Formats: sequence, C-alpha cells, structure tokens
Amino acid sequence: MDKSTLNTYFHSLFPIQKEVVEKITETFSNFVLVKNTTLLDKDTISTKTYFLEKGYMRSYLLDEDNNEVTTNIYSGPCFVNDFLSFFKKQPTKEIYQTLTDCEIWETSLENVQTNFHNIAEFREFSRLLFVINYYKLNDRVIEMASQKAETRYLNLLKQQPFTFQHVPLKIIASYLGITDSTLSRIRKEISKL
Amino acid sequence: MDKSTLNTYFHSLFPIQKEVVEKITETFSNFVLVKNTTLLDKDTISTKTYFLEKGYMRSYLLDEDNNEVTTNIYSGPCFVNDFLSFFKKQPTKEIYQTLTDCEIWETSLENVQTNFHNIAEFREFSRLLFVINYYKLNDRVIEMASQKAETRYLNLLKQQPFTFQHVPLKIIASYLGITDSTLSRIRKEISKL
DNA sequence: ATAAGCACTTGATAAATGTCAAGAAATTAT
DNA sequence: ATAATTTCTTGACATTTATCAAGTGCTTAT
Repeated sequence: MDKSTLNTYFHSLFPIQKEVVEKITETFSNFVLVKNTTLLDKDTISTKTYFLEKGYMRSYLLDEDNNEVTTNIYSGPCFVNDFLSFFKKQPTKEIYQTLTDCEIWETSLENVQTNFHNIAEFREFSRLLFVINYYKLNDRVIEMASQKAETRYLNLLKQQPFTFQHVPLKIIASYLGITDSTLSRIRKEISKL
Repeated sequence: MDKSTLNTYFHSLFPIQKEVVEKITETFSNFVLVKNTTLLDKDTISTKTYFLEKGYMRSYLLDEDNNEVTTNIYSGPCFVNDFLSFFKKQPTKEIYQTLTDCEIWETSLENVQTNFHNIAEFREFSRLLFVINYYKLNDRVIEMASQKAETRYLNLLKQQPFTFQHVPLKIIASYLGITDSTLSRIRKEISKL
C-alpha cells in the first residue's frame, strides 16, 4: 500500500500540502490487473475513479463496421476515467482494457464528492485535471483535422516513445485513425530515410 | 440587462434553485459584438468567461501552411471558454471570433473562483459543463478517426442544421477537417440523391 | 515442442480527399 | 448602382489512405 506515486502525482500537477494530499488519497485502495483484462466494460456505469500507477491501458469502441477505434492510450502514472459515466452515472460507450499488467488505485464517487465539496485544493486539482485532459483532446482534434497520418505518427512517436514498446501497432494505428496496413507502410517509408 | 436566458441555461443543465442562480449570475455583464470581431485573440490570456446568448462564433488557428483550422463552432446560448487560458492563465493558441452579430455576457476569473469555492451547486454545474464539453470533443475525435467526410457532414447537418444558415461553408469545411472544394463536392453528390 | 492464433508486412487496386486554377455567384463596401 | 471582395463551384490531376488477400513471423496455449 505504498501511495507515494499516487501522492506525488497530485503534487506534480498542483502545489498542495502533503497533509492535504494524504487526506485525499486516504480512501484509495489498490489492485493488480493482468494484461488484456477489461477494467470497465461498455454499457456499464463507472462507479470508481481510477489511477493507473504502472502499466498501459486503452479505451476503445467498435464502429458500425465492427472496426476497433482506440479512443485513448494511457501510460501510468495517470488518472483513467470515463468522466461522463462516472459523474453523470451514464452507461459507458467505451471499453477500458489493460494492454500490459497494471497496478491500479481506485476510490468511489462518494469519496470524490466528499473531497470535491470539502477540500478546496482537491477542487482546484480536479478542475486542472479536466483542463489538461480537455486540451490533450483538443490538440488531437486539431491534428486529426489538419495533419496527415505520417505527421500524426511522428508526433506520437516523439510524445510517447515508450508506448511503442508496449502497445501493438494495430492499436496505435486505430488510435491514429488509420489502418494497420497504412501504419506499416508509413513506418517502412520512414525507415528508408 | 435581462438575464433570463443566462439563468435558464443554468437550470437546463443542472437542477439548481432560482436564488442560487441569481447569486451566481449577479456579476455577469453584457455587451454586443458585430460580425467578424475578435473576442479573444491568439497569444493573449483569457481573463473572462463568456456566455454567448445569441449569435454564432468560432475558434480557429492557422496551421503551418497558414490554413485556417476551425476548432469549434458555437451557437448561442452556450458558454464560450478557452479553459486552458482562463484557468491556467496561459496565452491562447486559438482565436475566438464572431461569425454573426453576437450578444455576450462575461464575468471575471475572480468571480468564478469565489462562486466555485463558495457555492456547491456552482461547483457541480462547472464540472458538468466540463464533462459535457469533454464528451462533445471525444465524439468528434471518434468521428474524425472512424468516419469519412460525407458522414461527418451529414452528422453535423443533423445536429446543427441552423449553423448552415449562418456560417460560411468554408468555415464548416475546416471544422470538418476537409477543404472547401471537397465539401462542395460532397454537397453536390448528396443533392443528386 | 507443436499447433493455433495474432500481429505485422506487402502487393495490387480502389476510394477518398487534396491541390491548383478558373470562373460563377453572392456579399459587402463605396 | 457599381465595383471590389469573398465565397462557392467545378475540372483536371495528384496524393493519401483504404481494402482485400496472401504470406511471414511472433506469441501463447496446450
């Protein structure tokens, strides 16, 4: 039950007192999931917020042609949440799955609510987490709208180089919005240079 | 200074007492902007949160080839915010511009902070606004990654039909991540059916 | 250790979308 | 009302990406 990574994450995002962080993380409990396990399934309601301490995960869904669309790739340490399901108590549209063995912390919505309304620093932290996630997504939309596949690939390679050592290329391809054949060809082209 | 639309917006998103909403909107003041005016310029820090009561706006940026990339189209009534700039006090990367004459309300970060930390219902409202905006963006990424241009166009037409009566097609095209030529051809194809 | 199942690559071809340039149509300014 | 500007359309052609199918190699389960 070593919460040092979890606690450090709070400090890294927002200046906040050690005692306050310990109060916030008091209710978090941890568990381990092996590779290829579903953490949160489609059409269920997320009652927990998750912190991925170590390992890789993804969220994905199936489009109308039954192709997998990877919506996010998570590399710990980071929070993993289906915000809509968790806060609005709606069924998820996406599946959250481990891509490697993972170490995860969780706490309930009730605990989040208590902290959100009673600890000013947690409120600020929560909002900041939203802002950061929102802008990552925004940057991705801009990329998708304006950059070609090769550029998106090179950006991802620069931003998350370690992901490529743990996540299959076909999943990375679907995250980039291209087929695995196209990604394979892009990589071939680049390796020629 | 009729705040009824603004106040109603709060109620529509989240059950909240009339008196509490009036307290929250107390500090909002209004103004009018004519078509094609910049509300928030690139590289400036957003010190206000905006509520677009009436009219159309967009946010956009220029990519490396100096093409406009429209990141969002806003149709009042709705909040218009550069969250990153407003909450993290960072320079915006995008330009926020009116597309028609607009009626806008604004209040300062200080007022938002006071309400965020003192009014539980406002905290819930704020978070909900984030959640909703986050998922709109998430849906857009999924669309961009998995649907072709024609489908994205038809979805937008269904979801925001009135936008097409007030926003030039070239802006809609850049929002869809395609060129205006391609949008023109898509519309021609569809009109044939 | 072997078989089965995935992940990845590659070729041939097709579909989707972009580029550039010109002209038509609509809007805005004088 | 006219001119100027911007938006929209269209054609010819180029580029990007998808599709389908086959084959290779790697991983996993028995």
